[in-house]
Amino acid sequence: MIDIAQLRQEPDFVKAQLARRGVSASTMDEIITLDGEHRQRLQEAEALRAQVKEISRQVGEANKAGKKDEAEQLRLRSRELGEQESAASEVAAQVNESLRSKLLMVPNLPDPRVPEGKDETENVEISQWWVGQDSGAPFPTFAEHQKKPHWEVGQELGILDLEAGAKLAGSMFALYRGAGARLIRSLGFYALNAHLDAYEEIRPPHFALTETMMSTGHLPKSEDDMYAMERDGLWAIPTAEVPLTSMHRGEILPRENFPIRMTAQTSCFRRESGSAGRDTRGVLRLHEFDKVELFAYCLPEQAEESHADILHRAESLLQGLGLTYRLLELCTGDLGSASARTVDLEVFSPGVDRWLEVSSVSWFRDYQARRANVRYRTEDGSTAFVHTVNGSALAWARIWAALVETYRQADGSVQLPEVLAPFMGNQLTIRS
RNA sequence: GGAGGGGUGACAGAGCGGCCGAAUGUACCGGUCUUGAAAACCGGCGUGGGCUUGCCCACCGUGGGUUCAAAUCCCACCCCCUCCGCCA
Repeated sequence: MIDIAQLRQEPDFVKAQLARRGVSASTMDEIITLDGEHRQRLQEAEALRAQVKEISRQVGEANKAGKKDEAEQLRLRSRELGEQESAASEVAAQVNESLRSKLLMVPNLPDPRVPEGKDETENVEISQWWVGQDSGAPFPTFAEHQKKPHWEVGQELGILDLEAGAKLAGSMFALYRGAGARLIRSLGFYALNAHLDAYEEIRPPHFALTETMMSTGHLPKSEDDMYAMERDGLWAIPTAEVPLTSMHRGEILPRENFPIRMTAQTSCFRRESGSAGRDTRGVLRLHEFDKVELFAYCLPEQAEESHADILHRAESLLQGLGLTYRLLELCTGDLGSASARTVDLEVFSPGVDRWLEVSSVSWFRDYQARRANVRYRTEDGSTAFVHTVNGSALAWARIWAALVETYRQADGSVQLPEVLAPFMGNQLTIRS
């Protein structure tokens, strides 16, 4: 949530920043008007309530002094005011409700570094990496045998059974088997191990309360993309970001605790309602996939470093796997609504001949912390909202696809990179 | 799922219709004392909101209700503990 106090103090600045991401000035004006009305109504209601309280106190005193008549008279007066008060409160609550629902839909202010752009086609490439790049090797060329899409490689080798996935749960659900299943398990193990020097491993619930989903900004805005279990009032998490961001919801944490860094691998559930028909083959877009997430609560002055650390770790994993990738600075049109700045990592996968998004490393400033009410104690003893940063490291289904495509050999087998040897039981060759 | 007990400030723990936003203790911060520290003593010490910055309002698990007045009474729900049942 944006800071309403900032909106009051510098409405033009806030409007200008939000205009960059397509929020109209009139939307913000509506909010400003509602805020003014809310405060006015609140004052009216509170003034009445103060009177009720004062008279009630006098009723008590009169009763104590045995002044029955006076007490009775005051009682009636207070009752009357009380009725006015509840009417006024009702109005204030209604105004507050519409203010709040509008405010929850307002996206975060983009960082100045975020480039202008209408959609993902206007993201700005920051860098590329490939094996041998630092010793002058050119961008890799891929052989014919690497140009088979992973769903074909997977079927050939018997390590991916999409028909079985569809049979069990419908389209866009994958079933990995044999070495394919072991591979995806190994990837999670590989990543979690790599982060344990600085990140506490968490195994959170995969379901979350509505309140939890609100904190990250997934609700109410993206409701259609979430799986709901209405009967129990629960939502399936679309990313570990959701539970991790709410771990300390409503708490005030001591300054010296920061940064608080956590990592978790979870299944991620997404309805993909807006992308029906896209990427229907293979494992590039699934309703359920595994992902390791890196997350930090930090002080504002630590945010830059925390963001860089997550980015660096995601890159290290990709370099360890020997995959070709690039970094993109997301433009205003592609930035997630809660984010102030996001850098995406995309892996090049030769079989599908595409760059695949495998991580988004985002800095939310205090937008999520304000929703989740996570604060720290400042040096002068007051409180302030923390910053949150997070990023995937990494999304395994797409990595799985990139690996089997990139490392497919001329004889049709797949030769996995060395770093996975400890997790694959030294079985780095997958053949049918 | 059944029976019983309980959710109050950082923590422990009183209060069970009327100066209670809340006793007391611990912790914490400041001061006195001390060569220094400890102890002792004195003072301070929740969060959020509104505006006429001094005041007002809200918050005692959550949401309703009763009342002139609710932390306190009533109802529903949630969570925790103990026992029983069931289960991986």
